[in-house]
Amino acid sequence: MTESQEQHYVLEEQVGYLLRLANQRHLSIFAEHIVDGLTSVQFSTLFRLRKEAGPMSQNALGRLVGMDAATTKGVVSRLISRGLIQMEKDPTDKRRYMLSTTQKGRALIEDTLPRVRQISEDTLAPLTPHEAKQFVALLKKLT
Amino acid sequence: MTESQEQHYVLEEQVGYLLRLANQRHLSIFAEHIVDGLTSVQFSTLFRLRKEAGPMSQNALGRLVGMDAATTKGVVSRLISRGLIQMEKDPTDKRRYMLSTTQKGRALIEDTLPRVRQISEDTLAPLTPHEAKQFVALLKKLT
DNA sequence: AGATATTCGTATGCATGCAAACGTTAATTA
DNA sequence: TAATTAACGTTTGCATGCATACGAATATCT
Repeated sequence: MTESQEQHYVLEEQVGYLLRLANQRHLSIFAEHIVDGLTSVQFSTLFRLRKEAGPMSQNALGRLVGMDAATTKGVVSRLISRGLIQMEKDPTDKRRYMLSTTQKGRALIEDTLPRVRQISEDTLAPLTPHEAKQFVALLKKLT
Repeated sequence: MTESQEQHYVLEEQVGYLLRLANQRHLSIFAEHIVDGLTSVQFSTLFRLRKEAGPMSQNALGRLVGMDAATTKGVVSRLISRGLIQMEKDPTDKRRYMLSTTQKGRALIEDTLPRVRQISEDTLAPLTPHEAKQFVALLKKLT
C-alpha cells in the first residue's frame, strides 16, 4: 500500500459520519409518519414495556431500550405525562417504582404498529429487498 | 404471507432501532480515542472547513456537514471558543461571516487523523473486511 | 452483625438535533 | 423601481444522550 493511500481520508466514507446521517434520515421519516409527536425512542420504550417481560423498574426498562438512567428518566416522565404508562411503588423494594402501560398506551401501540412498519420500509427504500436484509443483518452484527 | 407473519414486530430487527444503537456505539468509541473532548461532529466540521472549499459561511459549512442552522451555530461557537476556527465579516455580504481554520485547528486535524482512522476501524471491527466494505457501501446508498 | 458494594431514582451540566420565530440583508420578480 | 421572496445568523423550546454526583435502600462480603 502506497503512502498516498494512507493519507486518504474522505468524510463521506466514514462509518460514523454515515451512521449519523442515516440516523437523522430515519428520525425525519419517523416524524413524518407519526403525527402526535411520539418519538422513535418513546415508541421503542412503550413497545418494550408492553411486549417484553411486562411491568418492570425504570432502570431495567431503560437498559432494555439502550438508554442510561438519566435519559430514561426523561423519556419515562414524558410517557407518563401523556398518560401512556403509569408508575406505582414496589412494595418489596422501597427504591423502585414499577412501570406498566396504561390502556391508552396499549391502544396507541396497536394504532401505531402499521405506521412503524411503514417507517422501517421507507427508511430502507433506497435499497433493494436483498440489500435491505443484508444491511439489517450487518447492523445487528455491529451492535 | 400469513397473517401471523404480518403481526410479527421485533424491535431488534428494525432499522431505526439498530441505527440508533450503532450510532451510540460509534460515539462511545470516538470518546474513548479522543481525549480532549472534541466530538465526532466537531471533527467533521473542522475537517470540512479545512479540506473542502476552504473559508465559507456558517450556514454553508453546516449544510456540508448535515446540520441545520441552529445546530451549526452551537458547534461553530464551541470550535471558536477552543480557538480552532475563526470568524471574520464578509465585506461583500453584510449578513455573512466567513469561517476559516486557525493554525491550532489545522494542527489538531493532523494530530487527530490517525486516531479517527482507528475509530472507523474499531467501529467496524465486529465485521469481516468484506462485510465492512459492504456495510459502508449500503450506508452510502441509504444516505 | 457490621462494613462495603451495588442498585435505585434523581439532578445538573453539556452536546447534538429539529421546529419555529425573528430582524437584517440580498436576490428575485412583478 | 417597488414589492416579494429568499438567505443569513440568532434565539427559544423541546427531545435524546452521556458524565457525574448524590442520598436512600438493598446486596454482598468479611
